[in-house]
Amino acid sequence: MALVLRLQRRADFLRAARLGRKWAMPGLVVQAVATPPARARDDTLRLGFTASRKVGGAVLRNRAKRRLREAARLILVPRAEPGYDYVLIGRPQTVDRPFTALLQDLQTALKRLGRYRSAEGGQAPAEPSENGTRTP
RNA sequence: UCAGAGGGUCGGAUGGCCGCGUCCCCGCUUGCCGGGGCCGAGGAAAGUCCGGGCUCCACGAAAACACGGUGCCGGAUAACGUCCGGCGGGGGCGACCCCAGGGAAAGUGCCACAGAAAGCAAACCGCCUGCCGAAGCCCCUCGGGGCAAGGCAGGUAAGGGUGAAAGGGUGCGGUAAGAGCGCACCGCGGACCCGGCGACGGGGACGGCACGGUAAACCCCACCGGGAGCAAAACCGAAUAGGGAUGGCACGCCGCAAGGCAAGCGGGUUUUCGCGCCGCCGUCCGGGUUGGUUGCUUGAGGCGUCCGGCAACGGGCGUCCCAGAUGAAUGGCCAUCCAUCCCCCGCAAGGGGGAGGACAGAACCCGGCUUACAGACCCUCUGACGCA
Repeated sequence: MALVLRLQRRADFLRAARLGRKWAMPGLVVQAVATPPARARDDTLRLGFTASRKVGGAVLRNRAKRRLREAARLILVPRAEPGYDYVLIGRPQTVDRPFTALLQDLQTALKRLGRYRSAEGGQAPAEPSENGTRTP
């Protein structure tokens, strides 16, 4: 599995917004851009989350980011192509949308961006199961 | 039981799987590593409205002035605009609730509309007295007399009318009509006496009554107050450009100088021309951005208990360590249960099914205030009705 770093600098977010490809789904928006060469490694992907005031107050914004983090843990981390920066953007529906639908949104968006790898290298498919847990 | 008043507590619970953050321990393949353990949002974490701590800036001390704030009394407190106990006024049958509650004989201003008049006494319609009284009416002993519209002078403030407010109220006496003019009761002022630390309360000689309201109008009085805020502030400090100091090397030709020429360097390479730079290499210093570290959580601290106090609160003893993130941890999913709501069956007891968690997320830390909030529970008290 790829090593995951968290995007922590404003500059990285702005770069992803400016240079990256974007795909929107009802539950979220995904931006993807190749990691800058200076920091890029084959086995590493970088990940960031954001939710603007449009989503709601502090409670709703934080909740949206937490749900996005959990969705990314289940879908994006095992399946997304390394060497890229991914930014997941919260939308108003991120908070209310059923979690399984949110997972589906993320998977679809990654496919549309061409950064979704089907199961390879002996890794188990990370289809969301009914109880929301991953089979080891 | 119903209706109501005051105060307090909580604000989903338990379990399973997977995850996140600080700290601690262990391991190695020392890394943005793996494993384990403890702890991990609120009563308002919110608004940022007051009061402090802390930090920096300014500043010799103190006072005055200006500006701002506070404003019944006493107490609590680090402090407060907060809290507690009282006082006064208003509301409620009551438990209780509400009050921007200092000064209006220090001065100035204002009092809309209406009204004659809004602050100093005045008088519009009236009422009363005296004098005059042409026209008119009545009487007559024919001389005149009376009534009276009206006019002049004066006395009044009872009645009418306006207003939020009109110079005490009601009644009796009194009077030409009236009037504290006199009297009774009520109200008001009030020397002084008593009680209270005090706000204030009780009594009250005497005074026929004078002194309207407004200080969320200026103002006066008393007390309090430097400014900015953790993005405060301190430290470390890469790369690049630029600044200063210094060491080594280089420093040609013309010209007194200004300057010119040549050489060197710059853009993939070479030549020519044009343009730009005026040395090249090294060391050190200061400033300083991205970033990092500290500040950063042990504190006017929580809990228990005893003592003092009506209480706010204070004191003693014991015990506990209780979030520290920084693109920002405290989450995702599932099951059961507890509230709550809806639907169906049933006369009912009850049964079945479904929906589904209020307001809201720490960001330096405390004390308050204010605002938001589904619902649940507890205590004390009041008024009805009923029972004993």
